[in-house]
Amino acid sequence: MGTPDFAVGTLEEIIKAGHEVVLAVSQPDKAVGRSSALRHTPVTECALSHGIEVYQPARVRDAECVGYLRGFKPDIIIVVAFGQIITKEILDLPRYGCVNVHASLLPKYRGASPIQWAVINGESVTGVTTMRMDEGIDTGDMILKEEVPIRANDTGGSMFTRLSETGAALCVKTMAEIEAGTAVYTPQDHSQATHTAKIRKELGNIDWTRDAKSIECLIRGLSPWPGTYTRLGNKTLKIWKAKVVFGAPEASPGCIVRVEKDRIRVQTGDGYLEIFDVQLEGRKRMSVDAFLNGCSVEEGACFKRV
RNA sequence: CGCGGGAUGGAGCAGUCUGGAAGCUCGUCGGGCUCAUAACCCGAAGGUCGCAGGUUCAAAUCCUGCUCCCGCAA
Repeated sequence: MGTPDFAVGTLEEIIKAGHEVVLAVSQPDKAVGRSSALRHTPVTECALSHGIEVYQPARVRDAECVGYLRGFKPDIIIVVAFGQIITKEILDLPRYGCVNVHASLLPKYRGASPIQWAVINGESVTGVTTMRMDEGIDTGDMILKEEVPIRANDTGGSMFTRLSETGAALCVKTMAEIEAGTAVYTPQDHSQATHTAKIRKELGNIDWTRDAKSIECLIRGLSPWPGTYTRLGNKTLKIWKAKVVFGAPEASPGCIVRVEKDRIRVQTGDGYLEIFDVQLEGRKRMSVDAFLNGCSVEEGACFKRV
């Protein structure tokens, strides 16, 4: 069971490992994009291309859906970023239970969007954990865990890619251990648990009174989706890449203190942010170098919170 | 038919309303200045103005259709 891109790698690895995938369960297709056209979820797309039957119930916990799943007599159910609550009935259905691949080092970052939050919070390491699901949200006993470092230039997108690969491999390994009967189930230390909320677009609205490091992490964490933004004049400007520069404050937060050939330096609540990549509304993403060729930005102008 | 912006030398943009010589900031190449430079000065190359029709003496500009890109909303 899975829905977004993050789950696709795992599905493919499971297939490659030779397991018989009797059914793929994904969220219903949703209207997406400017044309509002219905589009298959990434997992649905992948499953169909491998000739695997796909099931896309609106509420998998409904009795009728559970009955349908039972008909497949699964040995195990692998859940990766599925997006629906799995009830006890389903958890108890497979012989080996339901195993979840979660993109964090549990018990930290339980819940939605753990990848982005780890970057936003400036963590230096995150990872993937496989666990046997129970009725709580990401509270089940852990089976395998693998750390993945977050480097200075990592973004939500780059972490997404690496964690997806790590998760896929870890899932296959976990399945092998379960099958061999060597899997060790380690309870989580619930007192250390932290939870994260789903990312909302408004989170990308930059608050210049915050410190430069926090803003820089936010920019990386929300790249490439949904991106951070601010207001320049009467237009929205997305900010895609920036670097922290220390120094005594010389203007109020949000003010542009220096414009150079390829960078714009902005005052924050603590320190400066040098911006390198931006995107004006209706335009493509571009380097500040290119941006300044067509749009003159004056020192002293200020970015404003939307 | 969700709302809106856009496509103009290699990059980013102006010009379109009000039709009448292809422009700006950069980059590239050549030369000069300089201890030196991403600085400065001089010069040059480089464009079917997204595509296809139409109107006109004349279209980047007006009309029609199409393709692609992006912001917002979902």
